[in-house]
Amino acid sequence: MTTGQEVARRAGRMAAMTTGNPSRADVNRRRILDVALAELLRDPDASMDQIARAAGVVRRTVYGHFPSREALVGTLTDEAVAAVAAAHAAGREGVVDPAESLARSTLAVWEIADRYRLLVALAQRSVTMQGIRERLTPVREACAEILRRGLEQGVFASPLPPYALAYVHEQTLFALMEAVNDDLLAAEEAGSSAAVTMLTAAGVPASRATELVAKLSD
Amino acid sequence: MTTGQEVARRAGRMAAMTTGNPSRADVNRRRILDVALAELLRDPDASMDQIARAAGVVRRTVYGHFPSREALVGTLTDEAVAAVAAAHAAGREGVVDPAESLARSTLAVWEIADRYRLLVALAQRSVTMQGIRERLTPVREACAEILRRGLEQGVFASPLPPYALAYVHEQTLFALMEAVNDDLLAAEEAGSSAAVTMLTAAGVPASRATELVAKLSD
DNA sequence: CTTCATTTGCACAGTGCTGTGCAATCTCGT
DNA sequence: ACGAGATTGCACAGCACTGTGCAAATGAAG
Repeated sequence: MTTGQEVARRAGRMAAMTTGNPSRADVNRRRILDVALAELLRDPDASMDQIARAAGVVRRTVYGHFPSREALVGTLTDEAVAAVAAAHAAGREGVVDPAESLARSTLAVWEIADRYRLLVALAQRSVTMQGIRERLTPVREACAEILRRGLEQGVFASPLPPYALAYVHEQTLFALMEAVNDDLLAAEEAGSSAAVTMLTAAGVPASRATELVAKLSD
Repeated sequence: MTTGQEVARRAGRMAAMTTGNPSRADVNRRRILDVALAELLRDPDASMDQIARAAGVVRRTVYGHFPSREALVGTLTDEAVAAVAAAHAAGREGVVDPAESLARSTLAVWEIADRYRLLVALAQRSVTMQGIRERLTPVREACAEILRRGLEQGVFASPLPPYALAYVHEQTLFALMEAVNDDLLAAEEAGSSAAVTMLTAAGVPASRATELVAKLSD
């Protein structure tokens, strides 16, 4: 994106963005992002060429929209972090009971599981940005806070400190996404199962967990 | 390892191996493997050069012991799989109660957590051998079998099918290793906490889980 | 001190990726 | 059908890594 053409391209798109109609470049950019999500989910080390081809476009075109691979992945993770944070927050807003809070936010995050999965997958490779872990900390801390309250009130029972339990929460979610991916778990019931599992992992009796989640997915 | 020198080197080592005293090459080879474990734990994409330097040796020397990067990683994962399988099997041998089985094997695997962590870390990057997942399946299936029995007998309570629960088990273990690594969890108590968490995640009441594990770590 | 195994240093070819430049081409709206 | 915006095709430089060959240095053990 050093070419004069390409900066001009951006300016043009800017203009189109103020009006409601997305330019051709806009829809392509969107398509690239979407495909990149899928492709990076399959292989977190996917090259620009793989992504471009998967998007039905030439590598050079991708560089027309994103100055570098890092920028592309960056935009993607930004979007994902925003989505996850929003889902997580929406799930727990105005709820006092920690168990219900945990269940609701689990169900909410489950709706955008793919975004979350990308983040975890990228975060656990040391190379591709430990910055992801940083950007996810607000979410993790909110989660840890719920767990802390639950442990304090005795709603949750676990020998683990809240923050460690948050790690477990995160990885468990990830495990269940993989399970769905590998057809070990039906996608429809997966959300509820995930929520129940989160609760029991936190130390809520299985019966109470099942009951609570059943109530929430009325 | 195409050089004539190097095949000769191997023959020499073979000879030394039959006698009890390890040759210089043997101890270096061992050192390289150990350092590689640590290095790959830190960065699963660590290059041959990184590993060599960390082992206090030149890249060329590593190629003297392992014909390719894949061979090095292969030997490492072979060892790790063997260790994990052994620990897992030792933990559950002669035990009938699924809960105790699960707790014991968790405690046993925890002892060699680093090897296990390497395997999980390598397995979840699509590039570096999905073969690891394959080689781990015996262990996972043994684990799933315990879970299946527990669910059947009502010792465990979970909406998840056994195999999915095994995924959760695996990732939870991983999460706790990370927690220890990040100093969120004291290393001494980590094993017991892990065992308790495994049990509660499977749906065992927290009180019973704590009690059982306490009994085991007499 | 000699000998043999081992390690080193360097040079090299090969591969696959990133990012860039530029001219040609396509595809819209108007 | 015109022209701006977007995409393509190729060519290139650069980088990091893998594996290999060979001659020289090092080390240990006799």
